[in-house]
Amino acid sequence: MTIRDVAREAGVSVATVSRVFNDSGPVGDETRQRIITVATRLRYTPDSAARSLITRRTNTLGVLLPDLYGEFFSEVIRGIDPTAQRSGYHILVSRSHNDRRELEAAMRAMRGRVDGLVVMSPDIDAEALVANLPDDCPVVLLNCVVEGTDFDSLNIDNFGGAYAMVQHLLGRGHERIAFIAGHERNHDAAERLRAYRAALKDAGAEWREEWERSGDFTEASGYRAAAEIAELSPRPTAIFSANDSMAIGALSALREAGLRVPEDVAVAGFDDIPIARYMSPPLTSVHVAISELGERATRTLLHAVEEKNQHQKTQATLPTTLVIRQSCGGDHG
Amino acid sequence: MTIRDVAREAGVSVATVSRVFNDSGPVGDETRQRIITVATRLRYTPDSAARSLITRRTNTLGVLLPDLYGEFFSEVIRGIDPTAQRSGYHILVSRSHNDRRELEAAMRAMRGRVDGLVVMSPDIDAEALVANLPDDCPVVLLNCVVEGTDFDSLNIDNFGGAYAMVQHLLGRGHERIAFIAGHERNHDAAERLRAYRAALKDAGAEWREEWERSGDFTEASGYRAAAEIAELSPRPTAIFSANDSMAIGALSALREAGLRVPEDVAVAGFDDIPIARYMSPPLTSVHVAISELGERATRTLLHAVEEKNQHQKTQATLPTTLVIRQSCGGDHG
DNA sequence: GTCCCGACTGTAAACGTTTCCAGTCGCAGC
DNA sequence: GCTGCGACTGGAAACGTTTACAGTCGGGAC
Repeated sequence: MTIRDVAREAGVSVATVSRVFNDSGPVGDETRQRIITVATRLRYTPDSAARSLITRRTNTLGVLLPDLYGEFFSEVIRGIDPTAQRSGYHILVSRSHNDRRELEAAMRAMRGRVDGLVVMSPDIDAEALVANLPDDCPVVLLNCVVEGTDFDSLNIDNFGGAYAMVQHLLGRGHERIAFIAGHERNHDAAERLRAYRAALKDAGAEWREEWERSGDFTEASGYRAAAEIAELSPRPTAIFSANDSMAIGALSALREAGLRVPEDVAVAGFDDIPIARYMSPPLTSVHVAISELGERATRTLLHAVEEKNQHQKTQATLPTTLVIRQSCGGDHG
Repeated sequence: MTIRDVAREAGVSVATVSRVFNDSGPVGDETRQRIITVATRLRYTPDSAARSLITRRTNTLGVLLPDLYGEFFSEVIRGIDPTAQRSGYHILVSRSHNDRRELEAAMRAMRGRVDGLVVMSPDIDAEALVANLPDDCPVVLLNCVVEGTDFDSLNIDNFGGAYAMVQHLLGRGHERIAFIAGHERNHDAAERLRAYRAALKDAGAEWREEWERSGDFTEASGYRAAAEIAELSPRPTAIFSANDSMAIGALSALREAGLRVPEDVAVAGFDDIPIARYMSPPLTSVHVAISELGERATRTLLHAVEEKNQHQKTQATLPTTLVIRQSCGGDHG
């Protein structure tokens, strides 16, 4: 079923059929009706490859994500997909790029298949990668280290959120606060660590190297780190984890070590994933509107596509809020 | 940068350049070298639209998923994406189709953009939907009600898993086992409920309508259901939830009701999402290899594409296993 | 020397659209 | 009645590939 079949069957030219399907140019009412009837009868669908070939548009957005854990991935997509769909765009997803080479290959592969790209790459210097792209390809950088104003970018307020959380813990009287960090290569993780140190220093609170443990954002690594922290003496009275997954692992480790949360040790996480409030005890966390992150990135990208990338680039930071629950003494304690 | 530019620059015909890029037909060694050099210098990438137009292949797989909760979505994609990538395929993801109309629209939109489709639709009669598709379009049905052998399909052993779990609980001496169900329209949920009833009946155990509560697979609904169950008298001594998210909600509700798990009430879930083992107490569950589900579906689909859908269709069921942890008395008690 | 074959290369026709340009037609204004 | 204009329609070029077909050329078999 090509446009030609429809045209022949309806007794018109292909141009007219095309005009009907694209609402471009005038078409007589009864001609339009006839074409629509014929087209539905024949189950005609325009061939998107042919269409892209000539219009130079694919109506597809590329989404490049790292190998995210748990609900984060899910939530980002939940923000992106409906937004894209509403504007008639599809999304081409590519996941799990651990090193630079993989990410570059993925970008190359997407080239020409998409009208724009959302790239999330907290581990890798995305700006340099993007430089390899044809400069008429719109890109939105998500959670990337980005300098200058050449690209649209969207970040979480990692520093502000973590700083506020440490302040909160200090305010509750905790004097020995441990920290479970993420990979040092990861930008988000690094910022949260930086804020932890800064908050302690600014408050004149004690800092010890042994209170900083490194994980990799998985529950398992949080479990290990907390198990180690529980052995320290004097034992820290609070553990702040760079993300919720590790905090959840930490809760599990503390319970097994026979320590009560929050009485013996307070715990706080970062991200406020949906499941956090259902932990035992409910997890205090730094709330991030993850799906909103995806949604805003998509909006920005759609705008860039619309403007053929000739628009004013923007750099935005998504605010975070503290969500105090029982794992750090919380509202009930 | 079109193939013509490369051809001109290298002093050959477009056919030869095409042959080099597709490894089709013989090309002289030094000619090949020259073409590759020129192409990289010019940063030439074949236009995928033009290529699809003539080859009738897109090298893209469509993935249609319902609005999945929590980690399930993430895990399915984790199985699909790398498998597709390894075979040189991209994936076009579309999410959140709650009713039949939306799903149909999504399918139509993907038509012509993909070489095959993975459709997961436990709520909707997918087989009927698929009938609307051109019959040369390969489809793999995931977790769908499917009769006959006209389609490739892959299912979880919902009945077997749930049956085994109820048996296990009975074996531990529980005589009043409550069940938190999912939507009755959802095929997975319905099967698990059916198994719960069958297992009780086969064992000659007591069944009461008030022990069956319905949820919607979210933590919040599990929370509500468990809160109600906790009020019953006599109180059930075990709660089996149709998925882990609801079980986690249930744990939270029981804790708030002042009940101990597993001493007062045992809890079991279904899916064994990665986070289950980190609950307090660690959650007993029916393990499902979610990412393997995605991976196998993809393999099947790739095979179908290879065979132009002229292959023998297969219907497979993925086995489940019991994972006994402390929330139901578990290995430690 | 002729013939044939295989290796290599080029020409040009498709693929299914969109869109520029030109054409037809009816009608209002003069 | 002629002109001009607007609404509608059609013809055909273009988009960037792949691929069937045909052509060239060198060398081995006879």
